[in-house]
Amino acid sequence: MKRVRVRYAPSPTGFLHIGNARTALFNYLFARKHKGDFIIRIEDTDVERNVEGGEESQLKYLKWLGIEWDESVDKPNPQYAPYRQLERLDIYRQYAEELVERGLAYRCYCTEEELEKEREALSKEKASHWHYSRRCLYATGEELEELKKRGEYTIRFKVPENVTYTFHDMVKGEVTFNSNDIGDWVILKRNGIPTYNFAVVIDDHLMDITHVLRGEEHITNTPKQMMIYQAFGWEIPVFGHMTLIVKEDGKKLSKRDPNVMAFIEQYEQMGYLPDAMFNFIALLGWSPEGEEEILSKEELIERFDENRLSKSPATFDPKKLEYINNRYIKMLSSDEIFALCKEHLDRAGISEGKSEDWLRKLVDLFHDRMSYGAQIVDLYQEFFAHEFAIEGEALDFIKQEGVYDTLVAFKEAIEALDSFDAETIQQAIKAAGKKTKAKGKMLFMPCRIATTGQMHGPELPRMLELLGKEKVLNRLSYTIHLLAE
RNA sequence: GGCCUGUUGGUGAAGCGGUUUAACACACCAGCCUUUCACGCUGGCAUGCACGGGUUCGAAUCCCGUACAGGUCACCA
Repeated sequence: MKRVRVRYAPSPTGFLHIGNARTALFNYLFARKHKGDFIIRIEDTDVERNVEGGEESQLKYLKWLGIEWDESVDKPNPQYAPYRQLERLDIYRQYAEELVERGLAYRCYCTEEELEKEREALSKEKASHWHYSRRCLYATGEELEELKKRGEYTIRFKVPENVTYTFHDMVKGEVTFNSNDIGDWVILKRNGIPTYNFAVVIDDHLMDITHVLRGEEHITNTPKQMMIYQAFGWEIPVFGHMTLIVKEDGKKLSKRDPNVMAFIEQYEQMGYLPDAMFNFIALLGWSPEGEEEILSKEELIERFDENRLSKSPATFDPKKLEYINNRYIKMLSSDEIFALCKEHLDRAGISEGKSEDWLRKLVDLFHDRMSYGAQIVDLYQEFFAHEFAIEGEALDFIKQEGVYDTLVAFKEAIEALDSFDAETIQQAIKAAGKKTKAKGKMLFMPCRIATTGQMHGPELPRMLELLGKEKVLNRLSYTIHLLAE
């Protein structure tokens, strides 16, 4: 058996988003599962759209997610380097020229405007195929000489006629295409840089890639790539096309949708945990056998099985991500959750004038109910910065018989306190209950509403400690006043 | 328009011809627990697997057609 070698091939035209990460992650799982190599190759052939820092960002967030690679620009294996396509231009040119010499490809002098016009005309007459006319292939004599004078050209692959391309896809099963549905396509651009479909084949072959796991949007590229493998007589790797990731409306998850956070960086900044993200992304288009779906990286590698990759689209469900992240947050220690929340508290200006002890208690108070780090800010706003008012259902509740007496007793008990902490507050509530014979919900709920204005919230004594004695007393006075009217 | 693919509950998703009375999870509802709120625990929640045919003793599972949804047809990757 050949050693398994897979790759993730990002183009540095953007930052790492959910879709990229999913591709990288499954290739990683596949490689680890089969004790093979995971390679990252930079496909930077779109020089116009490459963005500054794109490559760094991709690698940085892959690392953040816990996806480690065996070979890449920073870890070259001399047998396969370099790993940036722009550093391999001579290689592609050589192979492209070879195809031209062998009559399997030809130079095309058409301009982009001409091609655009051709395509427009074809779509207008509702032609079944929108293929290139092969003008430059058929041109002879004088016409060819004229064309050649233009100087600049691309190299097109001459697609064979009526050839059936069948491959066994790891996800989709047997997939078949006919070459008649494919027009002669450009393998080398005017600027001398290869196109994706050409470069990818050359590199995958030269780098001994055995399995190609990628997104389904690439499935129609596969026959084009098979043509190249066959033209050179190379062994074709095993393909696997993972389902698209769609939003809840069924549309493909796009990088630009303002309603969805598509980039990994955004999740890091919101205080999501890398392990949780890893777990969540692994569930996009794949499901483990058995019932448990909260799985560590090690468990996922152990259980990964390419046969369980789903054929139907994976829905990106932010709610599920929150749930999974919450599960991971609950496993955090007090120090870890504090570290995660601290920067958000700082950035929101909440830390100002508060002791670290107070902040730690705040974070502990909400630890279990947080779905992501930045949420501590919302929770703080909701329960501490919110303007105090009692209305609606809460107001109805405290209008009940006996509540007034309970609150008066509670206020007295609080006033009598020497120290004001969760422990003593708990005792004050108890004392109020003893005095007025209120208990359970009829004891705690009035105290909660009178001090926070809300019927739901975190554990009351700890919450009141953080609120402070002065504020608690003020609010109690206010509420008692309100009821006396 | 051609080619390719998918369609299971409120949501995500298992299921690969007969231990399926359709897992599991989220959401929701009810109960238990904690003198409150949450957490946690227990239970409830699809008479049906887009629709119509067919194959079969038997189909969510195989085949065909229809509908709907999506992907793709660049000198982008």
